[in-house]
Amino acid sequence: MSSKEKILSAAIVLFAQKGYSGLSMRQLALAVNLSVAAIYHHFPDKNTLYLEAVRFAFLDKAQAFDQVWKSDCSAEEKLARFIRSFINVMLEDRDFHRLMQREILEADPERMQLLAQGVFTSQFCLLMQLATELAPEQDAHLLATSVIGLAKYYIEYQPLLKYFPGWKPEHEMPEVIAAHITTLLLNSFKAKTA
Amino acid sequence: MSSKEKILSAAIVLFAQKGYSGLSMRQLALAVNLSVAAIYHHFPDKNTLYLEAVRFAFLDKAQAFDQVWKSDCSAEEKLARFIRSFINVMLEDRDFHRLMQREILEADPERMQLLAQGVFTSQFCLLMQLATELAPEQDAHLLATSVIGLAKYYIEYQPLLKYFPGWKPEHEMPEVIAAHITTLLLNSFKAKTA
DNA sequence: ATGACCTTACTGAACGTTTGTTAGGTATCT
DNA sequence: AGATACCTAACAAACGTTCAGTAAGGTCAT
Repeated sequence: MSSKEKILSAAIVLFAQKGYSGLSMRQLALAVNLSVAAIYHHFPDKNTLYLEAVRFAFLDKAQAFDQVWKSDCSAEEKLARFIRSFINVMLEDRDFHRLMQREILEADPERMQLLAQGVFTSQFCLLMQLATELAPEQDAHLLATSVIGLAKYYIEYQPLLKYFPGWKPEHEMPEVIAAHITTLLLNSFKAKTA
Repeated sequence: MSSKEKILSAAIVLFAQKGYSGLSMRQLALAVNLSVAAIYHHFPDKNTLYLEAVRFAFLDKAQAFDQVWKSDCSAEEKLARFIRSFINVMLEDRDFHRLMQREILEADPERMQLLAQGVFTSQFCLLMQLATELAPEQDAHLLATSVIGLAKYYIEYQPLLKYFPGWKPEHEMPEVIAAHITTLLLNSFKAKTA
């Protein structure tokens, strides 16, 4: 792994943990065993480094779901698989997930647009297509948002949820969460068409 | 309004916008037209000020939903009203919402526990009770989480969602979002009991 | 093969600015 | 006289960034 890649990987983790202004160039340099000036040799300034780190992190995430869309099974099964994959990816790579949370919180409209169009649009479209198949008479955009919203909330608020009464350890298991969300959605679709 | 309250209100807005390390004591002092030392007269250090600002922001939010729970109507209607209130409160006070996002992202387990038990537990319990009424055979904790998750995602990701294809201006209207979420959930409950 | 030369990847030390925090002093009110 | 609410000015430390220099490796004419 080249020095530049090493810097970017470390930056992803540390920016996700501490935020943009919470991480100093000296801390990052220490983490990758380089001098501060060495980082400035690879990146013109802190802001560019941050942007490149975000881009680097988001680059290969979209491919994780491709096998879900390629598989030829029923729409119901596809939805179930997508939810499972989504939760798995997000739980596996928490640094990526935190960085994404940070971007949603702090990015300006321009960066937001870049994020949407560059990374997530294709996934969102496929999900909307699936939604139309499952519940043709409903708004696909709203439905797709609901699917992701349900899944994301369980991951994002996991550290808070465990302090609420009624919490059980199984509520942190990907399969349990995915199963609950899937049946919730599929039940809703069934009721609508009935 | 006393100087201390003025400092806290400004701190809520500015911490929500820039984050803990993104806001300097000088910037805050400038915003409230006081010297830096004046802030230190009211608060021992930056960290304590931040904690008190968070506490101050969360203090009166819980009361906003009380009228929902007190009203005597059907469980279905209560769910609809809670979702409406929740979305309205979060959309109205975006600073509060951003601060909450920040806390979920950055707080240590101890602060997380404080946040859960001190502010949200009572609301969550009432929601779980309602969930049990509507769908007795399902896990109340998972259901209550789903309700909040659906509502929160629409607010949190509003700046991103508008860049996805299929977006319409009405997707940002509280009534539309609330109606969609409510029917989604109620349909699901109906299917289960049928 | 060799010395001259360029590029690449880095280092240590310093630049000026901003940071959180404090010391010491001054009005105002009880 | 003492407490309260504030000020200016300063502190050391940390900040992003830059500059001058070095060691290594490849390229080229001689």
